[in-house]
Amino acid sequence: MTRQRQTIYEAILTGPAHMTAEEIYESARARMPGVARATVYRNLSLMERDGQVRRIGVAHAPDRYDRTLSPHAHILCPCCGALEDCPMDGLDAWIQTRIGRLVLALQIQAVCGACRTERAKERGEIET
Amino acid sequence: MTRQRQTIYEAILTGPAHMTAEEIYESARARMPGVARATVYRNLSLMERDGQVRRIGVAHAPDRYDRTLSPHAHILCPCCGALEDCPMDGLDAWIQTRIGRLVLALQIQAVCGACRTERAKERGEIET
DNA sequence: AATAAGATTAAGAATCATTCTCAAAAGGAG
DNA sequence: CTCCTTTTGAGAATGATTCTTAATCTTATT
Repeated sequence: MTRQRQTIYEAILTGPAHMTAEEIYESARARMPGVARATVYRNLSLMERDGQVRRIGVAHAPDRYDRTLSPHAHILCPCCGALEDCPMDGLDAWIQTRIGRLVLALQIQAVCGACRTERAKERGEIET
Repeated sequence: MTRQRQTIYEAILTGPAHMTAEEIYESARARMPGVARATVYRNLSLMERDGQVRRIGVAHAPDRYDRTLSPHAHILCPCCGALEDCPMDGLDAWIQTRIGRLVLALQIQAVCGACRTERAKERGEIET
């Protein structure tokens, strides 16, 4: 456990949920100026391999890192990219019996509340 | 409807399901040498906007294009990247009532049969 | 504490899918 | 046919991530 890896992990624990590598890099650099971006990426990969964090792959956007290890789904807003957790509540088990395979991850695309409001405003359906 | 757009659409209709832009480009070039890669990307975007095809964003891999427009989920194998369709069977409706939002897409990560067999072989659990 | 072997780092180059740029070509209306 | 708009082709630009390499830090062994 090197000093930089410790710093990186602290950044993840104390920062907001679902940080990007770049955000983690910024936060780590604030605590330890001189850390290299590559070091952050390398350690994030190692931490994922060791089950310390979970990597959430997002198409057309940087990956996000999740410190919550218990199984849960993710809801991704296609408008703004907001990512939020969603309890499985047996959803994974239900899908597993349907497809006959273990569900490793589940990503749902749905417009978030903020973007839905924003869209309604643009259409003039709501007074700003 | 330009000649290249027609060619690109034909490539999608006659080729395998879930082609990547590069695969579509290759197929289109076989039918019409000289098409530019950028033209393929540009037209794929337009075709998505017009609801002619559906773009499936995949993290750490090129996007795939789906000619099947009826709603269905996708199962992605994290080992080999294989992508297959999965009927919704009310899964979307169930999630919608849970989260209170319209489900636009659903991506399930699960190891495919081929990779599962491969892994068992590597562990010596099956004779090759 | 000295040293050798191995792991890890910092910095920047390389990669790869995709988008952007822009001059040239094509298409369409009259 | 001619003007005007749209689309094309070719390659440069982008952006997240990985790779490369020499230098630095650890650690075990003495």
